Amino acid sequence: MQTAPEPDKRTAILHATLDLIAERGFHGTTMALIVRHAGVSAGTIYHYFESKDAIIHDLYHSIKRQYGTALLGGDPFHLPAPDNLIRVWLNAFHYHISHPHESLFLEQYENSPYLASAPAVHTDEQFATLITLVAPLMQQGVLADMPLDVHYVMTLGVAAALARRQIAGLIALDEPMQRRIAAVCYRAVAQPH
Amino acid sequence: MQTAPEPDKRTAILHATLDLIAERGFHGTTMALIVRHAGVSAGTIYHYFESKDAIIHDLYHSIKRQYGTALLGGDPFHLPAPDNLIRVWLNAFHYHISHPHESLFLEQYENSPYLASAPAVHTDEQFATLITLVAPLMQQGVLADMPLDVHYVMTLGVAAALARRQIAGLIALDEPMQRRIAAVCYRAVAQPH
Amino acid sequence: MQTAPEPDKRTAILHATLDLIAERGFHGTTMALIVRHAGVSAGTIYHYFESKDAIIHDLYHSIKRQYGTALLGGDPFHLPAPDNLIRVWLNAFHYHISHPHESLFLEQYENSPYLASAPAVHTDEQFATLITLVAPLMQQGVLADMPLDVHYVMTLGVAAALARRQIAGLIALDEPMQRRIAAVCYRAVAQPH
Amino acid sequence: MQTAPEPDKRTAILHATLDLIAERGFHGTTMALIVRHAGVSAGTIYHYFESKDAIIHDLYHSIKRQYGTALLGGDPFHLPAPDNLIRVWLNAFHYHISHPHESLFLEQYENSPYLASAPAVHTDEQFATLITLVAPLMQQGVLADMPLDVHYVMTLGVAAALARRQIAGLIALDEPMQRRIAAVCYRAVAQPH
DNA sequence: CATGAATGAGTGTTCATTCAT
DNA sequence: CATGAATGAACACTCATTCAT
Repeated sequence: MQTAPEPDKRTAILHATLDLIAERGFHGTTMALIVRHAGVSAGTIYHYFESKDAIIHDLYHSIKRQYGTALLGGDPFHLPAPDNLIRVWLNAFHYHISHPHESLFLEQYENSPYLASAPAVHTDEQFATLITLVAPLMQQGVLADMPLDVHYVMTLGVAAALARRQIAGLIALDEPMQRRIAAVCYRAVAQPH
Repeated sequence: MQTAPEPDKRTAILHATLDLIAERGFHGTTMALIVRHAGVSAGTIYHYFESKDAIIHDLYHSIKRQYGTALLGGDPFHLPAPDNLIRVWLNAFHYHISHPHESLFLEQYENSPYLASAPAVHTDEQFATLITLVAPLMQQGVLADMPLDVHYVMTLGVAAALARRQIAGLIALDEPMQRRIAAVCYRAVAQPH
Repeated sequence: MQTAPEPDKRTAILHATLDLIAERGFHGTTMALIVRHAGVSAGTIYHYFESKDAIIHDLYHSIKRQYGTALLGGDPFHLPAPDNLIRVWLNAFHYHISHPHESLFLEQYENSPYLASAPAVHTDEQFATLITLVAPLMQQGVLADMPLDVHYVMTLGVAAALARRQIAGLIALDEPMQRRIAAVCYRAVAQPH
Repeated sequence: MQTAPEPDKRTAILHATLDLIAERGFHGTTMALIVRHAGVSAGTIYHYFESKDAIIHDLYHSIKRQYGTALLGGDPFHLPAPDNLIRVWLNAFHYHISHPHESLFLEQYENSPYLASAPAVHTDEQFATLITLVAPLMQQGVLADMPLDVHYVMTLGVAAALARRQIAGLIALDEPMQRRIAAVCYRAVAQPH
C-alpha cells in the first residue's frame, strides 16, 4: 500500500541549506538554522550528511549538474554557429534569473577561500560537454584562438555576472537586450575576418 | 624613555587584516590572528576600530579608492577613444595582477552576503570619475546604448575576472594578449556602425 | 520461510561489547559501534538489554563468574597447602594471559568511577569459594593473620597486575619464573615460623 | 604595590579538575563542571590550557612529580637496606592515604585506554631515582634477580592497591600492620639465602 | 595609549535511546 | 522479534569583545 510520498528529509535539509546560504552565506548558515528551517533535528542531519561541509559540497555538485543540463537545454548542438552559442548564453542567463538562490550559492562556493578544494571549472562534466561544442568552432576558425578561460569569462562569465546584477535589482534587461548582449559576447570571441 | 617610533599601529592592523583575509577569508581571519600578525594587543585594535567589521569596511574603502586611482593612471583623459578605454582596461588588469591580496579582498567583499550593505558600485567616487570618461562617449555614439552595468561587466568585469584567473595560475596572458583582449572588450561595447 | 538459525544475538552483543571495550574503553565503545560489530540493529540491543550500562554489568558478572571458575581449575582443593595456593595463583595468571580482553575489561570495570556501584569483591560468589580454601589455612596457622584483602592483593592481585604487564608486552615471564613468583607470593602471606 | 595574591585561576582549574575526576572519572568530568567548580569561564580555561586533555596531562605530570618526591621523603638513601625500602613503601602508602584524590586520579590515568600514550612508568624521573636505590641492591644480591616490574608490583604496587582499599573503607591497616606488610613485601623480593 | 586576561553565548558535532513500521 | 530513522540534550571548544590595570 503506497502512502503519500513522505517529505524527504534529506531533500528538506538541502533545500533549507541552499536558501539559507543564498541569504546569509556559509558562516551565517548555522546548523541550528538548518535544523529550524528544514524541520528536522540536529541528529537527523548527521544521519544524512557527514558534516556541514558535506551538505555544502553535495549541494554544489547537484546544482552544478543541474546548471550544466540547463545550459544545453533547447538542443544547441543542432543549431549552426553562432546560434548555438547564443542559445547557451541565453540558457545560462535564464538559469541564473530563474534560480537566484542556486546562482548566489554557486557564486559564493566558487569564490570562497573557506573551501580548500578549488574545483576547477574545467574538470567537471558540464564544461567537458561544452567543450565538444566550442572546440570544433575554434578549429574551424569560427572562434578566435584565445585561451579557453578567456572565451568562458567573456561569454558565460558575463552572462552570470549580468544575471546576478539583475537578480539584485540593479538592472532589468529585457529579452531583446539579452539577445543583443549575447550576440555581442559571441562576436567578441569570434574570429575577426 | 623614548623608544624607536613605532610603525603606525592602525596601518599595521589594516595590513595584517588584508593579508589574512586574502589567504583565509573573512571568517578564517580571527581577531586573535590579527593581533598576532599586526603585533598589537586586542585592546589596541578596539582603540582604532569599533569592531572587526569596521576594519573590513575601512579596508574596503581604502582599497577601492586606491583601485580607482590606479584605473586612471597614465592619464586616459588625454587619450582619444578607444585608446583611453583600453588604457583603463589595462590599468585594471595590472592593478589586480600586482595587488593580488587587494584583488582577493575586493572579490570576497563584493560577493559576500556576510556584509549586509550592498555597496552599489554606482555610488562610489571612482565609478563617478569613470563616468565622466564614458558618458560623453555614449552621447557621441562611440559606445553602444546599453545599461552602464553592461559596459562595466563586459570591460572592467572581464579584466578583473581574467586577472584573478591569472593570479590563481589558471592562465598566463602576456602583454600582447592583454592588449588584444582589451581591444576586443572595447569593440564589444562600442557602437556598431 | 525458515532461514538458517541465527547465532544468538544476545551473545553477539556481549562479545562485540567486550572486544570493543577492551580496545577502546567504555566511552570509546558507542552503541553505534556495538550495532556494527554485533551485526544487529540498535532496536534489537534494547530488546535484550535495558541500557548500555546493563550490557556492561551483565558482561562483568559473566566474566567474573568465568574467572572464578578458572581460578579453581585443576582442583586445588585436593592439593595440600601451599600447592593449592600456588595452583590458584597460576590459574589466575593464565586466565588473564589467555583472556586478554576479559582481563582489560575487568581492570577497567573495577577501576571505573563511571560505574556508581562499588561491586565489593567480597560479596561475589567466586570470592566466597576461595574463602573456603583460605579460611582453614588461616585457622591452622598456615597463613598469616592479616586482613583478607591483604592476602588477596599480595597473591591474586599481584598475579593480575603482572599478567596485564605481560599482555601489554612490558615483561615476558616464562613458566618457571611464574612458579617462582607464585611461590614467593605464597611465602609472603604465609605464617612465619 | 603588592596586593593580596589573587586566586590563581590556572591552579583553580587544576584543583577543580582533580577533584572532579577523582569523583566522576574523565568522562564524567565535563568542561561545564570544571567551569562551575573552578569559578572561571569556559574561555578562561582555554586561555590556560589547550584542551581538556591538556589539563589532564598537566595534572598527571604534576601529581607524578609530587608522588616521586613523597616516595623519597625521610631520606631513604641514608638508611641501610632493607630499612630504606620499607621507608619507601611506607611513604608510598602514606602518600595515597593522605592524597586520596591524587591517588584515584593516578589510578585512572594509568589504566585508561582513553589516553593513547602509555606513559611507561619506567621512563619518568621518579622511577629513575628509585632505580638508583634498587639497582645496587640487586647487584649486591640483596634483592632477587627478577624483572624490575616484578619488584615494582610486589612492593609499591601492593602499597598502592592496599592504600586504595583503605581509602575506599574496605580495610583499616594501622601503623604496625603497615610496617609488617612493608616488611613482608620486602622479604618477598629479597634474595633468599 | 596599551595590554591581555576574562567573558559567555554560540558553534558544529555526538550518541544513548525511542518508536513507527 | 527486528529495524534504523529520528531525537535533542549534552559535549568540547571558539572568538569578538570588554575592562581593570
